[in-house]
Amino acid sequence: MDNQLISFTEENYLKIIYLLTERHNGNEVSTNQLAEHTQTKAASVSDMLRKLAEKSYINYRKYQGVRLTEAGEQIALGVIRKHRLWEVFLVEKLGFGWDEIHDIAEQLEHIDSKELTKRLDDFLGNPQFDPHGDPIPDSKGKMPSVSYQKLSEISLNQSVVMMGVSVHSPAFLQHLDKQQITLGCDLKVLEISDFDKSYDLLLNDEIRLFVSNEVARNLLVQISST
Amino acid sequence: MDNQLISFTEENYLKIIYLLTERHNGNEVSTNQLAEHTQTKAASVSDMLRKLAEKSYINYRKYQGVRLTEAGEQIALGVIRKHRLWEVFLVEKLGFGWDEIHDIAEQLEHIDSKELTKRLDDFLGNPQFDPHGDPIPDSKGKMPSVSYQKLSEISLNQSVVMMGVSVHSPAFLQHLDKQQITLGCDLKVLEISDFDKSYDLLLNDEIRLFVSNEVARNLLVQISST
DNA sequence: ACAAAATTTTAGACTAATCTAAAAATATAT
DNA sequence: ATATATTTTTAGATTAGTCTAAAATTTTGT
Ligand SMILES: [Mn+2]
Ligand SMILES: [Mn+2]
Ligand SMILES: [Mn+2]
Ligand SMILES: [Mn+2]
Repeated sequence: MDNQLISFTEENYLKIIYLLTERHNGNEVSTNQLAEHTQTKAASVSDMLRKLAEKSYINYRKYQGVRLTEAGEQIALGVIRKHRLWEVFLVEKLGFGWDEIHDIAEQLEHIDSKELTKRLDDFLGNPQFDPHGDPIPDSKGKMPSVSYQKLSEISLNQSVVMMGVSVHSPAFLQHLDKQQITLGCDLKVLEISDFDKSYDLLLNDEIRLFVSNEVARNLLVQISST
Repeated sequence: MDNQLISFTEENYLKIIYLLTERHNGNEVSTNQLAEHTQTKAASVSDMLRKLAEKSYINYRKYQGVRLTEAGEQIALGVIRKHRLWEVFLVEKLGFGWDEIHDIAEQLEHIDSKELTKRLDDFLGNPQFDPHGDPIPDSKGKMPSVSYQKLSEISLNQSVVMMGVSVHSPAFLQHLDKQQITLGCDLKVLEISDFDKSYDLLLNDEIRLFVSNEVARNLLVQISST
């Protein structure tokens, strides 16, 4: 609609390169990592990287991994913006659970209409974060910077607010639902078990809760400002 | 998401076959007509028809045109249902004009999630008609039957309600906007010019309006029940 | 009824995205 | 340091959807 030049598939590659680069703190993304996340084989990734490099969306030196160019990053951020806005829509307007929305957003993120994205953003009240706590890039392609810590890095008896998750699998999110751990809830680490490094938590200053170390490492929190 | 078996492109062919069959009152659709509406060439259409016939979505005798099978019709109706629901969303929730939504809905109609369609339908209040007055098939794949007449077939001084349009081009819709002819408005034919067969109308029992014969032939109306 | 015109199908080719298998480059481990 | 393992790229095919040009079929007009 707004541009014909970039395919669905190319958008997906650029988005995944962005997210993996972010996860690796700015380091190059490898062919095998991309193959895993695109559900294809390394050979297919190599082909696509050659093509994306030709179009100047990535910087690519054979065998050395890839990094997005400014142009590529802008496309990636546009896709991520749409993905996260649609996730907000699905949860806030249609009443989906945060564990049900990702695959639908994977499709909606490719709908091509600047005007639609703008109106959707306004309709949702210009949200800054998606239902998983991930920041939503603005219409200029700027990603809000956030600095969260893992719950597993927080000292004992420190009150924190739950701000996000670093794993988005339905299984993990449903697990949190069952324990009543939601975005914005209050958490305090009371004790870490010597036996299995599991966590004894206080939820919202009321409820005792036990979670595995695995859970604690995938909860993103912020020191309470109050 | 809900099924992997049918491609974006196949969905479009089935949808267009349905709409053209409807427009031709149930007669077979020809290869050239499909080529025109799919923006491809007759040769490409022939290939696709062979494929769709193989999958039993259409009945196809070479050189004799095509008709949907029950299976094909159900897929077409599902796509049309999504198209029209999204159009309602775009107008009612996002404030788009009825002339701006078709191309966006062309993309959204392929989003594959039964649950999304169901929730969207509920969110919109289970609408029966889209912003152009076209009926929305129900979740069982049943198209509501409507019987409208062209304004050009209505006798003089008969009060009618504007129910739909038989052309959906932005230019036509914007033309109607300028004349303040909207879905649900009241119309009465006061006179038809001998010179150019243009129409002298009374809009909402108040406003005198002159429209071309072309406009009158593309307005769908119903005799007022009051 | 039959020639000419129009429509439709087939043949053969192209592009995007993918695959497997083999070759090349890099990383690792003694 | 050098052999081995791992990763990445290349070579060669495949599939979906499209195209142009040519052949086949149907429709039209006299
Ligand atoms: Mn997601
Ligand atoms: Mn998310
Ligand atoms: Mn439409
Ligand atoms: Mn419509």
